[in-house]
Amino acid sequence: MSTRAKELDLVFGALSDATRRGMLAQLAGGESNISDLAAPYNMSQPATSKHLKVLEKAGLIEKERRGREQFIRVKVDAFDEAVDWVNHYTRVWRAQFDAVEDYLNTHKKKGTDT
Amino acid sequence: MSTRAKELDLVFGALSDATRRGMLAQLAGGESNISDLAAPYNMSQPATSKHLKVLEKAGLIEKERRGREQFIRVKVDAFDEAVDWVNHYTRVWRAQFDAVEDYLNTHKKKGTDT
DNA sequence: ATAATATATAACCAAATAGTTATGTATAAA
DNA sequence: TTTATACATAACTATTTGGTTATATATTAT
Repeated sequence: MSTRAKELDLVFGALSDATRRGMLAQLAGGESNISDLAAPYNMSQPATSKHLKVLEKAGLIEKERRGREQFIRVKVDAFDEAVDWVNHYTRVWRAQFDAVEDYLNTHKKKGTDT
Repeated sequence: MSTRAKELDLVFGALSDATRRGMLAQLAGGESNISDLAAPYNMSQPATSKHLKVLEKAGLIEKERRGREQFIRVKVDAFDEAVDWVNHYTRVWRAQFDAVEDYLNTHKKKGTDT
């Protein structure tokens, strides 16, 4: 499998969990340390670590240690490939759909559509 | 977990596998029966069925039986929520990032940036 | 009627995922 | 210097995932 495909696997996989999407959403307010990020979720501290590791492996976040804390930031550019993939194909699928519709409209026999 | 969250789980999860993305990509050429869809992949017929079931459960495709064949079409609208989620947050993260950069530029002390 | 085709389903297996508890380590606070 | 905080890591467990083979069912072709 291509490198690109593996990257997309990781990014979409990371986004397929509500807890991880929630953490990314929290980071809309800027960087956060791990404890604050974990606070809304009713799970153990190691579970949080694992989720962050999934996000990090997908390239979606980066950590920066400051003293005993780790600060987490979103790496926005890492979403580009996934966004491009979806945008590209939604455009193509819609175009295909429209073309089929046009064809059917052009070729429909009079009287068959009552 | 909310219905919306579960839907996003399923959509992103469905997209996290290269075989399934490949099948969706093939459908850019319009509907296809299952055998043709499966042809490029070196996997058993039941494995194909399972992948299609994942896509169907996520609402991304629909099947239509015609004789002994099943024709598969993409349901483009099912991508909307996922696209909206990513577009929304990438905008917000970028805005946040830019705001922080502006702040740092405004407040940097003269002579500290050499 | 018989055989071939297109697909679905069941039963099984290995690996990955998402969680846990227990423990270790570095930094900061008292 | 002892204690508390903020994490990471290891070891374990249950569930899900992605694959398999074997078998069943409906439709089409011979």
